[in-house]
Amino acid sequence: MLGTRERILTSTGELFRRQGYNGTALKQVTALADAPFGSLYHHFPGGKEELAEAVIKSSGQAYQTLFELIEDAAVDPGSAVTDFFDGAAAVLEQTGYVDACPIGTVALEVASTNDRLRQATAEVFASWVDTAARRLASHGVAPARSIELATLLVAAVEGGFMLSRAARSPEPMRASGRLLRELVESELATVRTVTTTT
Amino acid sequence: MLGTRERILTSTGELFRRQGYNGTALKQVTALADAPFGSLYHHFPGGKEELAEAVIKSSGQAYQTLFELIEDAAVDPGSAVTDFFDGAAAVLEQTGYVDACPIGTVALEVASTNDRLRQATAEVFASWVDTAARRLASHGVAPARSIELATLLVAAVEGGFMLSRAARSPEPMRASGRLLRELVESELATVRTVTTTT
DNA sequence: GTCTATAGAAGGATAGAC
DNA sequence: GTCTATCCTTCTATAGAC
Repeated sequence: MLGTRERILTSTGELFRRQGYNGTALKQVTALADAPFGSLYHHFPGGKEELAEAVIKSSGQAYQTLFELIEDAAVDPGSAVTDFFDGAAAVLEQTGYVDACPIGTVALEVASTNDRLRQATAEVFASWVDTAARRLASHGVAPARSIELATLLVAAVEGGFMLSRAARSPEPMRASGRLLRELVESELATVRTVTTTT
Repeated sequence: MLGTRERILTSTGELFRRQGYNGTALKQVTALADAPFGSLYHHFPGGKEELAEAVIKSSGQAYQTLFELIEDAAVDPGSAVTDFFDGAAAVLEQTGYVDACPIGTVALEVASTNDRLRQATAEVFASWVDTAARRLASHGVAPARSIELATLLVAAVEGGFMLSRAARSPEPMRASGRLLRELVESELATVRTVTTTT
């Protein structure tokens, strides 16, 4: 049995994924976490905002770990891309298009309304981009170019979640992954060519 | 002076862009539209849901028109891509990262909570993808391939809005546009090569 | 048909018993 | 420090005056 604080965090993350920040009531959170309502304010004295910040940071970290695991398991960066996009598409299908990114919806909701939470989402995105960019750079892609590619990868994942959930189809997510794999592979081919030529 | 119904529609769209569906109160809408509260229910008897559906459809149409104008003005499909992404980035900068896509936030919020609105957003996205795909197809890209590319373009725009608003920087949107321009241009180069060769 | 006042429900937050 | 009962605000929606 996990601690109450942990259960509140994971329950909030789950609800944020499907309903967003404003759509999630704290009573719903404690009900799902099977915790008394008061314990939420015991563990998060700052209320909904503090809870949300903690959820953004912890689930941002969780996704980053997941991404690293997939990348480590893949034979090359190109297949890591499709592994990740296809994996996200499969999860969407299996969960009735409910189980998406816990950051995305919240990020759009708070971007112009809550600067503390906006900054928390920005740090998560930056960390994801940084992780992906380092991987690309380790395969010889120039640093600035790696950041551009990594940014597009993260943006396309988030957009893929949006389109796939709206259409209730895995295709937008999968199609994005296929094309971005091509882009990454042609980039790596360029690197190899340049390296060989030089 | 526009009609009351029109003012309510545009005000709601404006608020949806920066606050989303759940974050926008109907009193806020009527205040911004300078309309008495009751007139909202006169023009939209179905309340918030009916209003939201109308906003999704009308602003979806408006964005499609904007996209077509940019495409018509561009010298080639590649520059149309960067024109669009750079234009979106410029609007974000000029408006303090407030004036983004009126559909995106709402789409994520309602995807698992309101099937009528989910379907409305899905139709808008499908219509955007269809428009972009037709343009690509008219330049010789195979139909299925055109749909894939168009899907990625729309997904990347939405993801670009998300990352740029979170970071309060135009770079994610611009970087995505630069890379996708390359992708589109290399696709068109392939088409020309194949056409020439055949 | 335009507008105000209010109903009824749900939200976040807190006080205080144990 | 765990939990319940309640406060106050805000939301959507409606009733009804004009």
